[in-house]
Amino acid sequence: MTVSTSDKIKKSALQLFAQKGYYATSLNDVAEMVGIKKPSLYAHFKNKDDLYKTIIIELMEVFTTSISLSKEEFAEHSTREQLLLIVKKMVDFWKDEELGLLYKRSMLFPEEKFQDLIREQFVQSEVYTTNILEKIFSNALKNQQISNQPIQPLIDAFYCLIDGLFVQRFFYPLNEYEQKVIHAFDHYWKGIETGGTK
Amino acid sequence: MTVSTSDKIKKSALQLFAQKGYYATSLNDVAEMVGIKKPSLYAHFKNKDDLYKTIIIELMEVFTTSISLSKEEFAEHSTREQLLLIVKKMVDFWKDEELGLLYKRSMLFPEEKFQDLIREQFVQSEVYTTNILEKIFSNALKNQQISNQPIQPLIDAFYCLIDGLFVQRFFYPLNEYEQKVIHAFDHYWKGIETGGTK
DNA sequence: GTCTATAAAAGGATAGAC
DNA sequence: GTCTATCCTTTTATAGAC
Repeated sequence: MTVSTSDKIKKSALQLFAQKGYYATSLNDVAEMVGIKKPSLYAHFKNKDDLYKTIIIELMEVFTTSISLSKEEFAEHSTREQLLLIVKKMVDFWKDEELGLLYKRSMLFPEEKFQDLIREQFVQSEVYTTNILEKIFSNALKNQQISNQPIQPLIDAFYCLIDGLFVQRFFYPLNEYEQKVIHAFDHYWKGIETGGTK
Repeated sequence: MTVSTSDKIKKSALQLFAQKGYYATSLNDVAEMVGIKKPSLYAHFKNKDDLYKTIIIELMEVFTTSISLSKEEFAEHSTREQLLLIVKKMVDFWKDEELGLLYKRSMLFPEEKFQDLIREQFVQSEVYTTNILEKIFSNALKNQQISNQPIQPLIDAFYCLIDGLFVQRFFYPLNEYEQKVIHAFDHYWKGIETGGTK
């Protein structure tokens, strides 16, 4: 099965944009990595912006599908396990040196001219995630897996946990990082249990 | 009291580097913001790299002094309050649209050619912070303000809290953000209390 | 210290042959 | 689709007058 040049370009560009950023990546870099000359790129993409936008949109699609829980994963796991599963799926995504890195970079420091596009993509993905969390917590309350308490603070704290782990992936080598994830999630779960009866 | 041109340059450049990043900021932008012509910059800085490095180093000094606790702040507050104080000092720093933004940008996505410099600055600052935290927690244990438990997980979870808030400052307007900080810190503190007797 | 003028290099983009 | 050649613009940086 052969890979189209267009796909090769996207793959190379993704890697470079992730590692160096939009402005530090030249089309020459991209072409060189693919093994073609710069003008050939224009047979596949209208211009640099077009290439970047295409990559960002595909990236967000991959992210959203990556963190979804299947029906079985819902049914067969406790509340704690469901939450841990989501954390792990996100962490796995960020562990990807290319996808995860570009995701982080574009979410946190969108280039001025792509801000609208990226903001739009982000809001979509957050709505999606919040729905999942609300479902998990309201189920947990109904089944008395967690004590009676408002769920908004739990969601807020969950996002804070996620965002913290998101940043820490930068600073620690993978093996240390796995440990941090466990510590932080355990601590988060303790905070939920403290709400009342476990 | 007059402000030197050199200081004006640093201030303008700081703002632009923070908002747009190193490569997206041209020396023309900087000069224009200061109100001089581009070649005049070279009377004050060797080149663009030199300007950037100077700014980064000064930035880290400001950060470290900004988050320090005074002797009084140590003596007069409970463990919970000491931790909350540190959180608030850091959050205040990140709330600064210029200093905080450049701090975040350079820590998370250092430009390739400044990676060593930035890494070095970061490690220094982390050592400093970890010392403070160890002091707080070991004091808390000694005075039985918190139950007997290993402190490393508490420090890990604290950094995760901090890093999470660090990211969230991007996504939420200030008034919402203040609320997130409270929720997240309360949740963190609950996790400590769960360790045993409060 | 600040300016004008200019060099030197790099980047995005197009024309046109194959 | 890919190439060479070329254009246009921007950017960093220096020379030299004031």
